[in-house]
Amino acid sequence: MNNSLLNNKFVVTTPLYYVNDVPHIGSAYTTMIADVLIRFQRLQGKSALLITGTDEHGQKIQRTAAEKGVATQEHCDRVVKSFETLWEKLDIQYDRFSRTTAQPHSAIVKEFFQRVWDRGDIYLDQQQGWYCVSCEEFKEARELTDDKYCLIHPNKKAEWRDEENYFFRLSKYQPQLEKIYQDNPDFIQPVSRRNEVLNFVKQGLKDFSISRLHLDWGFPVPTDPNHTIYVWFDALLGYVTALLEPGQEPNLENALAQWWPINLHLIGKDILRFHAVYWPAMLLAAELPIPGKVFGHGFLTKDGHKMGKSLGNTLDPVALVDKYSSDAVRYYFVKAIELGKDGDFNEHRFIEVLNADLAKNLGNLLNRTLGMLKKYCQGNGPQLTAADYPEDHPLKVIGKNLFHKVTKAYENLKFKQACEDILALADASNKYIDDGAPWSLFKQGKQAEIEFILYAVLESIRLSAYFLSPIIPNLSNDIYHQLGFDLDFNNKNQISQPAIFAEHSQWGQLRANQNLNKARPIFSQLELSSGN
RNA sequence: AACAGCGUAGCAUAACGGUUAAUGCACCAGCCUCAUAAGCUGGCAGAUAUGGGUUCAAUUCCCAUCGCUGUUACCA
Repeated sequence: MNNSLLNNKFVVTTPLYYVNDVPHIGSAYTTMIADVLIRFQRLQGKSALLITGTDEHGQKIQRTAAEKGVATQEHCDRVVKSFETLWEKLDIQYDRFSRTTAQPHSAIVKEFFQRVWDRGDIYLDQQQGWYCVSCEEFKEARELTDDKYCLIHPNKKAEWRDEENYFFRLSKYQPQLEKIYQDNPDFIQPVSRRNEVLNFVKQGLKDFSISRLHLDWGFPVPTDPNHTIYVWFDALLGYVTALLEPGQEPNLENALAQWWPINLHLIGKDILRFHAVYWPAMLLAAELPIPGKVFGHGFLTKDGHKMGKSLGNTLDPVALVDKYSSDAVRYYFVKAIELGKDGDFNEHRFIEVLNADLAKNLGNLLNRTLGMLKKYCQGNGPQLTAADYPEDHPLKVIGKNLFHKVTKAYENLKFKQACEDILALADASNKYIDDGAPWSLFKQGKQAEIEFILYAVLESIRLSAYFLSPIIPNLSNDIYHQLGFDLDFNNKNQISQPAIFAEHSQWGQLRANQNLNKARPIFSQLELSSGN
């Protein structure tokens, strides 16, 4: 494998969301994070691929559709539409939307199943246990009352079932998995999640069932059409199907040729085990390389409380974006929450964070500087370049160090850190203006000194906007536009050119006599609406 | 219940066992005026959950208590 090619590609996945209901804030959170990361990869000129999508099979989906009185596929299509709408509102630039009901997927699932089957890692066995018809699940003894009533459905007695299921030989892969965890300490992140998995695996892995009888919304088991493939041998393979080029013959060879292995599976902590244990084992069984990393982020709370439909305190992502804009929502979730830990959404804090960083610090900085340029320099960009500034110039120093800091932060998924590093430049710029006091210099007729200050500040704003563009692409566009650039951070092809990164990621790119545009506040301060 | 992790100023975070526990936001005061009353300077505030122990020295290590969170397999 060509090494430079390997280093130059980056594939991230979000989970393939279950289409039981419209997207919730948790799905939006994961997807925003994934988009920020992929945008940064793209900015660096890497071949970057963001995969998202939906998992659409299973009895629950079938039942939900029936309750709504629509055909199952129709229900899926509607929910998918709501996902697509939200991703558009949030400026998510996904490259592939993988649906498990899409045509090519069945061929991939079938081939993968066959491959594992041929290696003898799938076998037929009896699944025995107490089954709650209402839950449609086998229950452990502790999930039932002493006389075998379901705890969730106290008036339903569980039935004893003894049915055939196909099983995947997960137990066989325990030693190999443990070696993988040992050899790749970063495979599961953050560390707390890794420990969870290690602990779990150490207790001994049991084979898990991968088929169901009496389920028709799904793919039949290739070797036994009475059975339907259940969840993991279907949904997880959606990541593979996503790698096919549109119109390409759907087979594993084609799917895996260009992008495999996936660099990062970004997931919520609820599905950690399936990605960190089941999935690598399945890939080992199929003799395929495993993904580079699985990152399980935390959950969101609202005002310190767990969110839930039954609790009636959910946070509707659509309403939130409509109220505050995509950039605001993206910024809050990226900057105000430590990825990997549980985070809280609180509207008061939301407004404080956005006002402090985007309106007062960065936004106002741009506005005041352009204002001075207009007043003191007739709006003409200073005839200066980076070479006119000594190496120890306060803003130049920070600007030059920023590249290294920010790149490292983004690559380690320390988005909060990245924001803080970038904002530090805006902070320093505000100080720098006050130290220089251009308004005094103007009265003294020191034109050159004014221009010297303003160029350095404008250039620092530009650099900040560039590095923030994966997070707040629209505001970055706005800033760039006011600074006289026509770069569009939402234009994938344009911003992914390595030459642009080489230039724009460095301090000192503002050109002499840049064609500056009219100053206009980029982000108005938000107010907490009454009634909250 | 068992096992694991966490508990630092109003909020969010930081501190290889070692100076008066750091930073941002919020708040208060002063200064400035180019600007979205924004900016700058200064200030406020913590017995680092509680109680013990180890150590010359503990936010950091050990034990207990309280509180919160996670895991305990087929949950999307």
